Amino acid sequence: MNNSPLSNKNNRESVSISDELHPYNVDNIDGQIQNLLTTMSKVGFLIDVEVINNLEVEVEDLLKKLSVRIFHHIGYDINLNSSKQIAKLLYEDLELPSGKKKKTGFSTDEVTLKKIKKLHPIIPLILEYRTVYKLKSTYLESLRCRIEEDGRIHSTFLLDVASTGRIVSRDPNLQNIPIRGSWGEKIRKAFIVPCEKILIAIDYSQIDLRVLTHFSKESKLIEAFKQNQDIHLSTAMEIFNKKASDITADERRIAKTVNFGIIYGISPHGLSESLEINQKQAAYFIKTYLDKYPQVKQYLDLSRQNALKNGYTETLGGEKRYIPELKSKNHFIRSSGERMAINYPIQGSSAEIIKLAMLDIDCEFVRRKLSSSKMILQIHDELVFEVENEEKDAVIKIVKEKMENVVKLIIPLKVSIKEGVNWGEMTEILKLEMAIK
DNA sequence: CCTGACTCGC
DNA sequence: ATGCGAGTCAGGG
Repeated sequence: MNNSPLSNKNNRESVSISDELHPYNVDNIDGQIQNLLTTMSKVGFLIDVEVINNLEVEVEDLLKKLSVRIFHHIGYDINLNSSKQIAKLLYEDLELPSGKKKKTGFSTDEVTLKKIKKLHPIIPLILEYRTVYKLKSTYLESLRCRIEEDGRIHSTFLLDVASTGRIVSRDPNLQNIPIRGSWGEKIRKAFIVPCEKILIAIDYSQIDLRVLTHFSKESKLIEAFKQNQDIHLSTAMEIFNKKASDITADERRIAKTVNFGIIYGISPHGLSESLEINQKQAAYFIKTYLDKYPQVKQYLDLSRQNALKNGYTETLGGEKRYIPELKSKNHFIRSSGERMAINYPIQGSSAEIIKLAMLDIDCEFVRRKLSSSKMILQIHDELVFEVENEEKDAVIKIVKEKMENVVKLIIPLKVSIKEGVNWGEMTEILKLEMAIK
């Protein structure tokens, strides 16, 4: 019986160390995972090119209509892909109120334009044009050109690119395929599996907040996760001092943003921007949060202090990131360093956990000879598999077990599981019709 | 060829 | 002036 949270007896050679600070062994994770990433790249993701082609026609048509309507409104043509020309149109020719200034002129980004959306009918049209053009250029044309002779897209997965230890996908990037809105579903329907196979996607539920809970030992968060509560709702109940049934959708949304903000080391200004509220209110939300979760406050303070003292922060597995910015005399650079000091242990530990789970799963697939099922994609807190129908139950059981038990935190890790015949129509598997362990 | 602006993901 | 990434385009060199 191996007491170590990382009880891999197969081909992980490293010795498990288990102490308070480094509760699991992470010796050379990246070296061990390299082969797996190369295999994932070679396997690739099967694409239904017809779905892409049909969408391209639809999108082409829509872009044409949108540009005609915009040009008809203003009486002349411009390049709608040029933010410089959009700025001239909106802020000079139409004399609309301009927001924040960038290096090269006034901003025309989505947040800015949404604020003046009602002042002129072309603004929603411009926003829609941008969305659809992005889809066409990045996710239709470009992706179609990258389909290889086997009908698949083969992304490259890299370590040693992200400073937090995350895996990076590029050429093409399959970690940022749209998921929200109707376009997200439409594009993801093009990502398919061969007949007799099924797509399985498993993602960690709230892994960053669970890691924060582990580090901070915050009793309220421990309780919430042990009881498997809706964590944003639970935060909303604390911040607004209300019972669950009285929390509105808007209050939950605010709590969700605060939760993310804590992990990113957000300031009242940053929170006010993203919630579109004033800074005083934003500061109040942050203060209330930290009052209600005092161990989180203590952890964050200690995180910054130790980072300054040592010059680095570290993950659960002891991976260090040096942060020289903390000693900068420039306030902006120093604040940025403080945010890195907060964020790195959380994001970096999450990255380690899923990389360890990937290794465990890979080992178990080999051991169980599940040779027709393949891990094809990792998206930070999610793994995607192309699975033989007959192997489905076994795969789900293994992946869930490995992901949830790869390390022992002071609270459980939890995954949610989805299946589908394509990536756009995935349904959650709630009932696990599986044999007893 | 590079940088800035923008938008996509976690 | 909230963390970590990638890709596309315009515009300038």
